[in-house]
Amino acid sequence: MPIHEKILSIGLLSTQTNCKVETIRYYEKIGIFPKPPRTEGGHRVYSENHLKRLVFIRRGRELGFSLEDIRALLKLIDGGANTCQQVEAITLHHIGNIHQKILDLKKLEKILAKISSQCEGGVVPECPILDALFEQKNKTN
Amino acid sequence: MPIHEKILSIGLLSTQTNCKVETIRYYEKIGIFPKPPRTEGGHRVYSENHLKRLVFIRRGRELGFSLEDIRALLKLIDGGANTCQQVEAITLHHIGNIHQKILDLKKLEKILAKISSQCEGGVVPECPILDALFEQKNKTN
DNA sequence: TATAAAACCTGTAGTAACTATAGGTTCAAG
DNA sequence: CTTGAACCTATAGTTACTACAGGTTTTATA
Repeated sequence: MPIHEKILSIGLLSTQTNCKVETIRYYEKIGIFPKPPRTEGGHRVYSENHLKRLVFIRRGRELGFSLEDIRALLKLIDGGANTCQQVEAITLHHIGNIHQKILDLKKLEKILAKISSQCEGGVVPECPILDALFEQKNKTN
Repeated sequence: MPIHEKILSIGLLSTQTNCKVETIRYYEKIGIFPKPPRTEGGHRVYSENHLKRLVFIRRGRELGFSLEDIRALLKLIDGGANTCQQVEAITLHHIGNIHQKILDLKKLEKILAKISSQCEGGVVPECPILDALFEQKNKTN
């Protein structure tokens, strides 16, 4: 058992995760983030594990997942009470989703790189790039 | 000039983009989506171009960009009144951002694939995978 | 060790990005 | 030419935060 467990106040947790103090308390309130122990005076005390969890949640949000998606992913990662079939269903669903996101981000990256390079030549780009890219796909939701 | 321009009602636009009718009207109201012409009776009439724009907006949102981000990207793509330096700044900012998102999504994809494969063996995974992944990075915002 | 500023507490209200509902008008299939 | 689906505006509700008010605990320092 680790004697030198890193201990964090809510403020430190906030700065280390780039997540506002109020947001941390909000996540606790809606039950996506575990209630930590408190000091005598009632201040929240966090551990390394809380930190990792919060980083995961935040990153998930930045990647366009809803809090409910993230709740499900955390449950999977924690090895919650799901059956294997449920686990398979959820992971497969999200993997498809994620793969499409990666493809789209790569496209967008390319568009931006192109715009940027056109610009270097001193030309303000007036491209119909939008036309070719991001065409609809058969909805895979 | 195209004589057979595809014409869309708001309902068709909605089904083809997987974007609620109310959301389309909301986008119009906040000025991220252009006001279309109307019929005699006041119904909105959309073209192919509207459709592409909306697909772009929606996909951007799914990828975790804010409407303000998307507004800026659209302005770039349209070749708005930006100077080249502004264009460079915006594109570079977003390219860094996007690249990190791609990396994170790949990690997440890997985690999920691993969980899924463990599960096939009938074992409910009880992994501390969270530990190794999604560790903080120096904030590059 | 006293004290004052910084950080924390709860609770409520405001914002962004939708989403749903109410009450009425237009359109298009039969 | 009617009738029901699709559209219209306007407003209120939801999700995921974010800010503020008014008070308590911690901590840095005199």
